[in-house]
Amino acid sequence: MSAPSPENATSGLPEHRYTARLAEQIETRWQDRWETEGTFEAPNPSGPLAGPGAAGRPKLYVLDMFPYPSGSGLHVGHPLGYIGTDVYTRYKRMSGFNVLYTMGFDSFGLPAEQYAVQTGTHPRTTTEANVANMRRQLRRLGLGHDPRRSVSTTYVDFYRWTQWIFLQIYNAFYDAEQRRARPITELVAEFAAGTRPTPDGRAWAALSAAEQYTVVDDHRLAYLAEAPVNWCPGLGTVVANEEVTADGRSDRGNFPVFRRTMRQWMMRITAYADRLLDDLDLLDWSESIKLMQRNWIGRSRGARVDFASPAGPITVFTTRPDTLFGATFMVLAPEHPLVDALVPDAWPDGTKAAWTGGAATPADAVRAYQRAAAAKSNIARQAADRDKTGVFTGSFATNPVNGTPVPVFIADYVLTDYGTGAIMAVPGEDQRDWDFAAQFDLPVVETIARPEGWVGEAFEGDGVHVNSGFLDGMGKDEAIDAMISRLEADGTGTGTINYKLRDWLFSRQRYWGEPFPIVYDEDGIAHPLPDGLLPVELPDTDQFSPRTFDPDDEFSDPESPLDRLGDWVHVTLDLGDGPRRYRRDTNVMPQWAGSCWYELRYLDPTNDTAMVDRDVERYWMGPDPTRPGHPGGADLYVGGVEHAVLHLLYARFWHKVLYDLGHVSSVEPFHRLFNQGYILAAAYTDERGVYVDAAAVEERDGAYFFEGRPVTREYGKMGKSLRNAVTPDEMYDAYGADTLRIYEMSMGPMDASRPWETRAVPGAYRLLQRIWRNIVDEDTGAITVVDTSADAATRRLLHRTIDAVRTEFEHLRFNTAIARITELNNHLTGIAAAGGLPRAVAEPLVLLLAPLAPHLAEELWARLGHDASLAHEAFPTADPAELVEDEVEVAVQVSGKVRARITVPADANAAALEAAARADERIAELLAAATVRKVIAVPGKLVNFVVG
RNA sequence: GCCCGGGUGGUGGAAUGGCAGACACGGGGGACUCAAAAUCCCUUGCCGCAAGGCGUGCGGGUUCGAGUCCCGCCCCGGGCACCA
Repeated sequence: MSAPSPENATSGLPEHRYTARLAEQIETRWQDRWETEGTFEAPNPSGPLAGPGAAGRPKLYVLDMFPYPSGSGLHVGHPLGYIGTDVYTRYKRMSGFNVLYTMGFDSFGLPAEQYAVQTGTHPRTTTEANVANMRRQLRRLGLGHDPRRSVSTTYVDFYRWTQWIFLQIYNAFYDAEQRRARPITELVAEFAAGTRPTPDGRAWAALSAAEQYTVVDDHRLAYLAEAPVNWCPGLGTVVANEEVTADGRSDRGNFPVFRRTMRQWMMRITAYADRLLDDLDLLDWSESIKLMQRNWIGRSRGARVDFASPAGPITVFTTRPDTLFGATFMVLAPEHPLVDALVPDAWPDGTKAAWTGGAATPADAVRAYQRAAAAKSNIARQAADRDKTGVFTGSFATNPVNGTPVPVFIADYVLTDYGTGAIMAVPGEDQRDWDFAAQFDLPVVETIARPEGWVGEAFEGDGVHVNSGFLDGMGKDEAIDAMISRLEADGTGTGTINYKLRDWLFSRQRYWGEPFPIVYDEDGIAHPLPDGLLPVELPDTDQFSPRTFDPDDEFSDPESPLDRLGDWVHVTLDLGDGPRRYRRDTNVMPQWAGSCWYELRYLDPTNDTAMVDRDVERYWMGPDPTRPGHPGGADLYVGGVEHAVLHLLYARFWHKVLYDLGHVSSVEPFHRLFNQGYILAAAYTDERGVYVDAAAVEERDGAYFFEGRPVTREYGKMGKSLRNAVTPDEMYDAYGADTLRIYEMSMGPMDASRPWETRAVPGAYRLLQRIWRNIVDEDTGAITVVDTSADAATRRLLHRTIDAVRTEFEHLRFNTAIARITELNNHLTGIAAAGGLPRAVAEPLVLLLAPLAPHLAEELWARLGHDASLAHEAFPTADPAELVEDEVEVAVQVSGKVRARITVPADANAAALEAAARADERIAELLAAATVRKVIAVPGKLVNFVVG
């Protein structure tokens, strides 16, 4: 048992008071013991991590979102979700579940690389130090992780499998008919056997090797393509859309960003758009997150329509084929491939001056406009409420339903990578087209009758069709169907479905990421490396920066750090046709890669023959056969809403590919998702608007001062930039980890954001001190429990509390669970002071507390005479007999206002209730002076006399 | 602009259509102490001496009864945003 706290001995406090120092001793001692005894190791059903206890009890897989090991360490906002999952898993473990709960690190990524560029410190050094620090901070918090399962994406034995999965995706194609991915070898076999026609109808054998290669490549789920990217010469890399600011500059460094096409790795996530959308219905996620994913995928039904033109048919996508009679012009994205072919030598006669952009020839006008568009980022181009710009190509196309010639423009309000990159413009029924038409003096044909009193411009609603030939008189939906039928009959269009979701740009020209397991031969043909040549280890270097360029040099080309490592890049390999020279792919994968599958590696982290053993995966994540339609996946996934779209969509996509290829049994990776709130904190700005150290701000009479000068308060996410971070280390030092845990859990419901208030932490501290004091003598350290039985009222309160706490834990409502435990303990304080707590009350109290404040609970449990950890002790169960109340207090209302409270037998019926209410002196008085029109008596609730 | 959340004491929050404000922070008062800290007790939505009245963003409605359900506003937070 513990020695008296040395601090207590010199401070005049009772020697065995629960102070921060004593808490620290207790906490670190139990953390050591949990680790030594392997308390939280969860057995697998088979394999190296097998152990007794996997069979014969239910399993539970609880997951926190994969953290990035930040250099500045944790602040108290980070562990909010971790504490929640720890409480929940401890509760479920005590309820008999085999619980898998661990944490690894998403440790590739930009900050360590940027730090390396600035200081020359290898990212591995920085990353490992950060991981070590984060492990220390988390261990000190007492999280019940299985330490054997902690992984890190930067470890070779992890990213070996990231590369392996990449190859699975690369070597697969999407069979649209079967709606699933299949091995690419099966595609080749079908082409060869003639059961699947080649794109141009020739026999497979008639195609050259290069042609075969191209055909196959066009089907791969991971493929190289010329893709529009955000090229940032100042940083030497392409950046993601979300890394570009609204004014078209890089988030980091504030360099210009250019739109251009480059050869990049892409993931064909669009092939899975339907399943990613439809399977949302199988998931226990909040509707708001599902909605965000639905909007992101953006499925819309419409038609593709061909317009004949001098450059051949131009295909447009429209959701409103019913308005085709109102299509008075066409607009192509500036980058559309047919633009060059459309441009004639001279402006046609009668071309309006406004259409030419002031240029002498169409070619000049188009080229100038294309150049201007390229200089704008996607974001800047899409800034709404901008005036419409564009130029006439000089050509006309033909409206297929009425043969009318329509001028073809290019304009940047049409996006290259949505639909077909070309639109039919219907100014009468589309406001954007109306705006363009107004700008360029183009005709407007109204094809839907305006409602009475309509004063707007374009009318985008439903109504009766006019000026629309065979559609006249029809409503919108009917007309859409009729038009699609007509187009399909005429061979000028087809009904189709389109998505906002784009294929995923998967390569980065950086250093600190997973290398691609791809090499190129002398002809530039890509070859996947066989499994035997994995891993492709990230080579060492001291040059971490990509080559950077003049920030304004739009036409420079990226050169990644790996490009410079000639010895690594150029290799001789035998890929089956003898040793040959190859050049390695020098891109690295984006940070998302590791987090797309880490939840699978937790299951079987030491497996060196498979990413995860199939039986092990089926045990932890397989569909529940007792629940029809259950997709499998982790039982609970907790994390911030900021990953609502990208991470959660990418991970679902990878998981589905692995499912299709037979590597996992679950259809979805995360069955239940819970979004925790953030911890906010007050931040203060001085008169210049500069943030000052929030810890040094003083409050006087509702105003705030920093070094004597007034400052302004605001609230924001805790962090370095607002200078308002509070670290768990500070809290461990001042109160101990259990207090921090209780405080964070008591602040409010898990899914709500709430402001941190350091001065409120002692409330949690005092609760733990009072519980301690109710069981331990502060002067002697001896246990004060007695073996007498508890009085009836205490027993009832205890069992009501057990019942309530169980319910609250099940629903992740830890704040109200703590309130109930507090109420119980407040009641027990008098009993403890008057002669000691009955053991029959003290022990359940300790077990109730155990998930929330595990160290303190373990210590009390041990002092109460138990040798084993309580981590696997049965959680208390309420005795139904103790939950039955003899008497209840009900309110008596007169016309809805509470005028009295009466105590009646719990089983009193309505008549008895009314009689008891009428017997109340005050009520009798009030009723004597009025006429009772109606009596509502709800047994157990209230009586309401309606008087009038 | 469109789509989601959410507005309850000085503060964080609690309330299957049935006693609004559990629990905690902060405040006030008291006990103990030479004093302070710690601890314990009482008190604390607002107005009012009291009786009582008023109170869940605002305005209406349904109901015996509304924080909770319905309609219309206002404000705050988030997502998407020229997606044809």
